[in-house]
Amino acid sequence: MTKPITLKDIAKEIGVHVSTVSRALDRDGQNSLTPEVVERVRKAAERMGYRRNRLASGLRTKRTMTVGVMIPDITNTLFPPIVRGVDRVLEDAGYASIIVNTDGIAEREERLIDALLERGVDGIIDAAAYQDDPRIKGVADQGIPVVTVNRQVGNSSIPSVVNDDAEGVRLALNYLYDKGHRRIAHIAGPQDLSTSITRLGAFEAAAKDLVLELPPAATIHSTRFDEEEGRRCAEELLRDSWNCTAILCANDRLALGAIDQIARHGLSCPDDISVTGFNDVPFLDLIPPGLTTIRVQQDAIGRLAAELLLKMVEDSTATIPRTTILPVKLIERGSVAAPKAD
Amino acid sequence: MTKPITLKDIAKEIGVHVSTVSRALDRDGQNSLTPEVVERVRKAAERMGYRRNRLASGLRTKRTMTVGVMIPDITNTLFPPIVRGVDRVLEDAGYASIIVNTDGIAEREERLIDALLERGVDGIIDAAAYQDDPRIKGVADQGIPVVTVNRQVGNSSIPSVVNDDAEGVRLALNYLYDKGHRRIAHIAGPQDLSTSITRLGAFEAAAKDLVLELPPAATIHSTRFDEEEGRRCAEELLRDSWNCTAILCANDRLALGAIDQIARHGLSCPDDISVTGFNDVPFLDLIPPGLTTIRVQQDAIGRLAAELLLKMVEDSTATIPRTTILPVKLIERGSVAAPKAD
DNA sequence: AGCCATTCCGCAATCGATTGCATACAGCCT
DNA sequence: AGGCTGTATGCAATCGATTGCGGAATGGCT
Repeated sequence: MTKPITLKDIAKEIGVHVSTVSRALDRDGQNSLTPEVVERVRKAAERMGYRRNRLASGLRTKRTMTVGVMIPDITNTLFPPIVRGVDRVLEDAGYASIIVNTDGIAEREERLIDALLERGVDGIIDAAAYQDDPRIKGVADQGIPVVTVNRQVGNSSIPSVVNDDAEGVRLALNYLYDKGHRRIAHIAGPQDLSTSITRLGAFEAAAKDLVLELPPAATIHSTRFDEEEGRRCAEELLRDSWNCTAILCANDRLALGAIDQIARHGLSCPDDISVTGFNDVPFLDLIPPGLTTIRVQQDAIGRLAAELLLKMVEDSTATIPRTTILPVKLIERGSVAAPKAD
Repeated sequence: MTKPITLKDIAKEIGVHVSTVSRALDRDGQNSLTPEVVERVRKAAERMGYRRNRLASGLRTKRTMTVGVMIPDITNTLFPPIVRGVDRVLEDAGYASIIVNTDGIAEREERLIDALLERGVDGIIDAAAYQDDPRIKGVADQGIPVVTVNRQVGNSSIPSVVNDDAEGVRLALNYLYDKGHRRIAHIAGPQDLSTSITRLGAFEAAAKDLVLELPPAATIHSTRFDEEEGRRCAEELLRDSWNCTAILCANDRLALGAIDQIARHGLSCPDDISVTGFNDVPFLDLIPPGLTTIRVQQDAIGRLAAELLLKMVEDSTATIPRTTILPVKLIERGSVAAPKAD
């Protein structure tokens, strides 16, 4: 276990004071030093294999060049691209990221926030925020830069970078309408998440605009964004006498579950019932019948969120947009067809 | 920006020395203190919202309770489950993880290793190691605990946790053989990765055991583990006069690409050509014709690697198994059928 | 009552880097 | 030549937590 080289070692080696070495290795400090000295220090540092101890420098400067990234679950294919987008920006700026999985459990979220703060992260990117999230709000209130991505925290001034959920739902609904559907159901997401709330609201608003009949049975609430819930909710719809001809799902996994359940009933998507999703996660193009869905820019929201956070970290007086909304796009595949004639 | 509470604040508050506070908050230090004092400190810390500054404690103790996790690319569905497995173990033990994406680029790998070491990680879990990887070997040589997962570094003593790649290939090949195939090709992975090397070696050995004819054209080398390369390699096989009846692919993505290319030739998998994959990544069951593949325990190798690393971190004299190999399993789906009669 | 052993806690150094302030030296001007 | 400005570098405190060492106090024992 070779001991790491410190500033003191370099100082001793070339006969200057550690403060001189520190300044020589610092972008800003250089102008107060002779170029010749800077060069000598650099060379020595390089030769000796110096590596800055960020614990020590962070302790002194209150900056760790590390940010926390909170996501619900990295194994959910929606999130890796976001994380990757975040990472790209952070890494280029010299930051590293500590990634934590909350599993959408408040208690875990709390513990993990603590773990991040103990490690002195310079800011937090939160892709796991609840609509009502006193925990992350508390962090922001302490003056620590926070940006939510994909989701928003209601009733707070935490900046967020999100997809145009409302527009996405409108696009999907209008698309179904144009195909001839009039009895369109919605499998809504968990209503403690801003995305679900926005999508449900947009669904109702857009339906109203189209003067669609919208009985209570038209909207089913899922408790989780997963296939199992998709199946359960689809089952409810299939049993209902309203006989919807299309299901607009709040996300792709619900849609996948719904399609599966439709098949289990001996029915076909899209021949009997059309289905749309939301997000356009990977592999959807390969899974029959090909889910028609709303493509969101996962990578881009990640990148933008990271850029925003860095701006906040590096200039606490910077003007930060409260909300950044990225455009979405309808991706036509095979899961939507015209409704059968009655 | 409220200033964080420090030991000194607590000490002042209840009229003891900071060292006493430190000991009261430390598991081991407690036995040298009066329970009454410990209790008072605890209460005060709780009440004042104390949060340990791990930069400071890490600086002093050389332990950051943080480990680095290196992966090629988090958006590759093979890795999130591994990361998650790692995370679960680490988190339970009070560790956090800094995750970096190397993209399989040596220069990036080097930079990222530096970023990890600067932050004083207590150890590194490397899922992005090359068969020949002087960079991570250098880290291990410095005495920093390193465990590779999924892959191994050749010719080094770095402990690794891997799947039984050889057995997996054997299973797949025997399965194809049992179905009646005799002209079985192999799309091998990049030969700078231990997994690819092992799988290719196992393929040749198993073929020999079965006394299979194995012309040079039977093995195609891909340069990356992706669909595009799968297509390219399949194309080569399809053009060859050897007319293989089955393709054993070194991983699922290559297999997916191969199946696609087969279809582009107007042929069918499995009717004309059978295909097998390796890993069993998510969604494979939903993609027609259903890839027959080898299921590996991604989550388990992650967990075991993390447990191993922790053991190394917490007891440098512990005996660590050099290699841990986890069993694999053949998953039968639709991509394999008996060969057509000639 | 006196002495020793223990227990409990305070003191101060330490980890490595940063930075405001002090100092020394050079060069320039008159 | 003297003084002044300015620049290049050194000094030392600091960030917050940990820990070896020493000292004080307590209790027990004879």
